[in-house]
Amino acid sequence: MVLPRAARTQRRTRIQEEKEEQILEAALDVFATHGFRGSTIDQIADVAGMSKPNLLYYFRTKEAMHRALIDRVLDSWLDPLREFDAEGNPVSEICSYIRRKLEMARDFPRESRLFANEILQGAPHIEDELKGPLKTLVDEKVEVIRAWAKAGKIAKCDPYHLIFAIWSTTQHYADFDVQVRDVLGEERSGEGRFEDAARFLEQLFVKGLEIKDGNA
Amino acid sequence: MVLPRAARTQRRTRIQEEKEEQILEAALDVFATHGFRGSTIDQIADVAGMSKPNLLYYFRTKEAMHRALIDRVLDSWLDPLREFDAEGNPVSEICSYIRRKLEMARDFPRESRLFANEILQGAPHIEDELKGPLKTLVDEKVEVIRAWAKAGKIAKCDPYHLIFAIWSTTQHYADFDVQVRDVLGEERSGEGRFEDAARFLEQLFVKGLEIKDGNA
DNA sequence: GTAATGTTTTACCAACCGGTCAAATTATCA
DNA sequence: TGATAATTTGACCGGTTGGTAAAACATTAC
Repeated sequence: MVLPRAARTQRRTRIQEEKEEQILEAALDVFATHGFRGSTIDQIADVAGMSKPNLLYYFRTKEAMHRALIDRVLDSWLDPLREFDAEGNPVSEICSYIRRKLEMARDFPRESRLFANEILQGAPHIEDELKGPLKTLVDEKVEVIRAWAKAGKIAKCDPYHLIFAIWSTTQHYADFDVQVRDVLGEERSGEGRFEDAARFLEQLFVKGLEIKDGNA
Repeated sequence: MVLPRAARTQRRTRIQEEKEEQILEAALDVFATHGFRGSTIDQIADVAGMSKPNLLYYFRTKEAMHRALIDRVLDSWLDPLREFDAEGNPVSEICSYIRRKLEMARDFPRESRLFANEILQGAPHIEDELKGPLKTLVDEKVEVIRAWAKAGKIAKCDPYHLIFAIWSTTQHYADFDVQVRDVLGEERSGEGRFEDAARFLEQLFVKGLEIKDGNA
């Protein structure tokens, strides 16, 4: 039989899992740096260290590879937001969210760039995910923030734009890494920049969301 | 004579300026949505409403088109930061900077995405500009902010990361427009989102940079 | 061992890509 | 007007791209 994996009922062989892993790892590399259209199967095969037809044995099309990658990565990408806890202390919840997002920008920049590329180019492959799971999760957390503001625990603000602000400021360090490094110059471009960013962003958001003395 | 424009001493004909304009306009459209590698000359020619060889008569290569576009756009892109005035009131300077950047995100999203694509993919064509003019300008404004902080006019903070935060939060509304709209949902996705964003960001940055009572 | 299945490779294709060329067309100006 | 230069087009080229076919090779199950 010659059925590529997608058609099979069960994941049988060890070799299959290994190879698929290998391919997705390479695909992440390539898609993250060139976007979908700018990436070629040959390139991915090269990085993965296998021949193009071999790669196409595991994923029948370029789209299938991209899709598999998105599916695998999207879920873990939303984890930090899921951990955002309604019961916790608002200030420390927001701080940990910022910290977690910054850590992801530092430790998984390719994942960040994969999405950035996709969204920048109009999200042709993930619009369903944006309108579905992502929006649902955000709407839920928006209510949490809104409740905090109503209870006088943080300043009144538009929760959607608060979330956008946290996303953009943190992911910036992954997506615009080259620019950040170039602007900071060589001496300031060590890994310390993430510490500096964390310090700055925590100050910004904590003070920016503080309740002025009179209130509450 | 059959010299394409680049080789000529003076820009002669009216038609030449018109066509180059037309081409760059189309190129902005295409490069902004697909990045350099993901864009094809045919696509640009299509959008510009002319044949591929005709387009190549004005710009000899795809790179030349991209280069011309970058050169034209980069300068105006930095204008808001240039206006950042050391003599002005810090809070209102920062507010107007945010407002100007948001207006650009609203009115010139393609320009924003052009750079975003470029930087995201490692800035292969503009690294010189980043390390040169951009860094110089930023360094200059960093000194301004630092002086304000030293004079007790705003809270102490890392000026580089302040600038990054303003860039990322504002450009987010151009670069990640699809996501912003999808998350906000249809009813909140009118042009009002820029007003809301402006309100939120001004509050965030003004309060976030306020001097606590004791100081100064 | 051997037969069945799973994996990899070689050779290939049609469409597309960036770019050239020469001829045809149009604009400019004496 | 006609000559000259500027512009536009269609045909084409070599290389790349996403993807296929089939056979060679490896692995596993009996």
